[in-house]
Amino acid sequence: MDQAKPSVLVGQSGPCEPKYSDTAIRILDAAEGLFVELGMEATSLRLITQQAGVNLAAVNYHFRSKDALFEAVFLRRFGPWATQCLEELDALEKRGAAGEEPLTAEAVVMSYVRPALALSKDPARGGAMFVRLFSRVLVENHRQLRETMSRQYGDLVTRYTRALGRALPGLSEEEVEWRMHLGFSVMFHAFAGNDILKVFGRSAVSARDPDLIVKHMVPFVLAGLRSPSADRPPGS
Amino acid sequence: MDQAKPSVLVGQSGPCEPKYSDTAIRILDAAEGLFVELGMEATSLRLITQQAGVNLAAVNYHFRSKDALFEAVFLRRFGPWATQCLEELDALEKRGAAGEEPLTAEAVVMSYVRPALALSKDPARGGAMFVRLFSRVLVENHRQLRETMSRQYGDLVTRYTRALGRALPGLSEEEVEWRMHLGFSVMFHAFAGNDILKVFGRSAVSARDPDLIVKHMVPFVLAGLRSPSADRPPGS
DNA sequence: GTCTATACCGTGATAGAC
DNA sequence: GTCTATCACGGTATAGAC
Repeated sequence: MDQAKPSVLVGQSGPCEPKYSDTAIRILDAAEGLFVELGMEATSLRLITQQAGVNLAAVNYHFRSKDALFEAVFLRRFGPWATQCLEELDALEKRGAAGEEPLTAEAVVMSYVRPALALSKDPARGGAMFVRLFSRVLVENHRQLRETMSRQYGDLVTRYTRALGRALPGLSEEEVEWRMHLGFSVMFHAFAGNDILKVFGRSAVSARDPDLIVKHMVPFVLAGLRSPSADRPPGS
Repeated sequence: MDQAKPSVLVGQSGPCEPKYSDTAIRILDAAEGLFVELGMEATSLRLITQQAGVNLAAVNYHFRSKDALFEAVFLRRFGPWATQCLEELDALEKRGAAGEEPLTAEAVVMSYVRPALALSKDPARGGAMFVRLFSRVLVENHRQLRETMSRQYGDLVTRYTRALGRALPGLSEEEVEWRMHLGFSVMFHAFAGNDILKVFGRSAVSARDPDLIVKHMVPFVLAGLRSPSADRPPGS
């Protein structure tokens, strides 16, 4: 059968690692750095292709559009992270079911922090690029990407909600979701270095050292997750 | 004296409320909604001016550039918020110094949450626009805006750091800054509705109701702020 | 199948007429 | 103060070379 285009190569079921040609990889690498540095909108395709040493039209051939390129750049890093998270979560639940180790909130949090930390420290896999890209995705409205995420990785959220619910008994499902939302937010923006104090030019915090981030962020998040239920005030 | 241009009207000392002409206000109103809805880069000046019923070149006359327009849109909402925060903080410190009411972390947090909440519920002053704009400013790189923020509102951060440090004795200044950074981040992204679960299409959380946000977010943040120091593990 | 050159239209910005 | 004309640059689409 004649496939008209290589297109975006999003597999139809579950995470898959698309095979990219050499030029496509050169485009991805160049785009990644520029997207993170300048932002998605501020980086032109002409700059990307120039830095990658390929022709302008190659972007629209290998990827469909600039938006689709952004999606590909993001998913190339997101896929491995999600896979590692699921592996850690599998191991965690197995140990929990076997009674070897109770399912704690700390273990759940570390099961997604550890892969992010590993990624942040590995320049070969984009380093901190991934979390910074993710923090942009959170704020910007990438409709196409969100559809893909929902289709391919929706179960990741479902599984984390269930795991966190077990680790934090006595909370309604709504409260568990709220805390996951807050905890995830903190992690990604912390890793991404989106520091409010920096906006005011007063950041003494060296928010770029991943280990330092974990040291301060994880206890903060854990305390928030474990706080007493807001639905049932202590005096009830 | 002949002033060549109205320019951006950023006062040279402290927050000031620039007086805008009617057309400038029409531009600001139209731009605000579109920036929040579509993002800064995705909204064209032609769309803004069309919706505002003014000529295209009016933007570059009343404001200097599209970037400067964004800055004006943002500061129009940020100014009142910062003013209210400082007033609340003044009152707080006065009551603390008089011994009427101890300076607690909760009081400090509420002194900036309350003005944000009030803004979020007041459509006449932009409603939730301000926090959503702010969350974009945190992630995007608006160099010009950051200079203005540092110059005009740098002391706001300094004062909050000091107040929070007093409310949380036993923490190093570095830890206080980290927690402020984390706590502020949570608040703005929570108010802005930047929900990670939404990216996965699984958000059962109605993250748009300001009161609901406060109900879940404030206890979460407070627990994080009050958590024991990460510098001194419990066994030391 | 892969890559290239080129043309198209919308964008932000500016100069100059009124 | 306002408007028109014009500019360089952006993403995109396509025809055609290899």
